Amino acid sequence: MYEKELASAILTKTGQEVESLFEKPKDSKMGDLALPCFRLAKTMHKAPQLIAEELAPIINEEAFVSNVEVVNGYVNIRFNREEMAKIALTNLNKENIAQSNEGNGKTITIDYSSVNIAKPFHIGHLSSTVIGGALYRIFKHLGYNVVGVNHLGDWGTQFGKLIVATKKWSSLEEVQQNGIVFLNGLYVRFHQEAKDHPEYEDEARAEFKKIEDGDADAIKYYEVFKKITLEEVGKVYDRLKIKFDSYNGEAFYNDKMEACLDILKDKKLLIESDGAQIVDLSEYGMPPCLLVRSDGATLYATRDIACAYYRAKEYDFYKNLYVVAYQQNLHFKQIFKVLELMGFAKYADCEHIAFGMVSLEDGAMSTREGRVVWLKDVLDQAVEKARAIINEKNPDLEGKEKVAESVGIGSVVFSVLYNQRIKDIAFSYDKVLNFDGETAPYIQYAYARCKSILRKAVDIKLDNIDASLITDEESYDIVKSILNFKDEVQNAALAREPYIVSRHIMNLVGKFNRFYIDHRIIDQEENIKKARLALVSLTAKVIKEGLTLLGIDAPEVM
RNA sequence: GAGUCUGUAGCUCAGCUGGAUAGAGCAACGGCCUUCUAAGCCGUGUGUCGGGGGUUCGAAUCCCUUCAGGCUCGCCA
Repeated sequence: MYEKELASAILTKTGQEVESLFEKPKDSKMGDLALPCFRLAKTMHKAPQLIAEELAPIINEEAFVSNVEVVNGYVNIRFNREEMAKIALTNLNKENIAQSNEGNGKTITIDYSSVNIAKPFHIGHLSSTVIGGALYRIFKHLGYNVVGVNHLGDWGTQFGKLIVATKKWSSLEEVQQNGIVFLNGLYVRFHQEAKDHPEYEDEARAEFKKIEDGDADAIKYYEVFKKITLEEVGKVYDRLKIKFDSYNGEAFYNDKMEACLDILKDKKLLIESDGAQIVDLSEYGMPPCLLVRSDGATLYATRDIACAYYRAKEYDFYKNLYVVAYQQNLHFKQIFKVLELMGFAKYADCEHIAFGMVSLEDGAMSTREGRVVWLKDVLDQAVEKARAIINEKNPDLEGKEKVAESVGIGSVVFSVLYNQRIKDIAFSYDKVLNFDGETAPYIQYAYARCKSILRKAVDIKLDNIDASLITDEESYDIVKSILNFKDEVQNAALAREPYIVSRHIMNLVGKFNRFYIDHRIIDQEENIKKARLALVSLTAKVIKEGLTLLGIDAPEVM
């Protein structure tokens, strides 16, 4: 905060361009902001300490600076706490603190979650879903027009396998009755039995061919599989507060690939190799991008290229983001390069938002082998744990069930959004079900505390607040955190990293808890009470806004 | 083999567009509930920032190299 103002003050007074020194504001241990003078010293051929001594008085003149200190070539700047508190207090009547219109209505498409039809939600799907959901809300908060796309995996030979399995060992009626986990069981069984009966694979291919050819019976199976999947998965999305604006999946692009292939042919980019059609990318240090199989079938990459064209035309996107695991790094590098070669104008606005893998503690997951952890089970267990804690600590709590749901699910979601996307996750129930320390319940608990205090003082009007009463260490720490919130949300958007928001709220909550322990609030003299209540109110506001961006509930009580 | 990502405390991770004494949480041990919610707060840390070079007044951060692990590398998605 205020780095730019300081830089321009220095510039006007000395003609020294120092803005670059403020690009990365550092919390100083000896003040609020540290200005290192080493780089400046170099360009001016002077000792850092001397530069610092020259700059100090200029900085000190600024109204929002309370004092400066020169140590070892640094100017340590202390801001005027009352001034800062006043600025923070102006947020009291705002609906949201970090909301802005910097996006100016520009459209961002985000491709996330992208579940496969006929496969239940397992924890491997959680990252894309939750990271995508958070980015969706963050961009929306910043004034972008966001289009969330669930690029359904609704095409491919797995449908043939499912039809074969259903016909052999079950029936469409039974599948409809028992739902998706049952259906997945059939899928697993197919892979087991196909080991001894390789002919099943041929039958599966034949069944899928029927779907492609529009065979009514095969389509009936296909539609049922799709319907029960979306129903089941929709329940999970509701619990996770995830929404989509489009469910255009792979099947949607079936009739849109030909045009792209024509462009490639026109540009002489598509060449034949071993019977397949490829785009040679050796010039760019990449293996070729295969677009048409030797049997004439199209591939994943073909669909993704058609998809980029479609999104550009349909949405005129400013950015087109794909929240997909890092296993597909090369795939996206390839298709973005092919798009560029094709002359697709917005190739540079397509971005792969990669994230790490989820594995089990004893190795990788495998849907085919049935080695999976279903997301529903994880959510249920987390909610159950929350319920147990409530029954133990606050058995008379009203709306227990709803609070348990918020806390349990919030905890699972937060565990994904607390670290950088790229980190792998070794799933463990112990970790996800830990509600102490850096977790969602820790934040939610602080929020409930804030609300509890505010409820006890509903009759107090928060106006004419004396900002000088919230300048003690603990209060001022909170003030700074509130003032930085907006920047951090912007940083999160820029880096496409929700964890930046998570960490910031976590940080604020730590400060609030210290404040709460050290200072009494409602049994204080009127003016102190008002000032502290205002601070509590602002803290609650930031926590709520932050959690909302992450897709986590903030219960009023717990 | 090539490309790419990751490597920071016992564990999980921040810090990485170079800056002062490298920080949290978990686990462990010890304190704090007659006052606003103890899902909380306070205290206790001998860390080769994987190793080695280099650039720099200054490197966890940048460059090179090396080691370990993950992922990917034409007819799956």
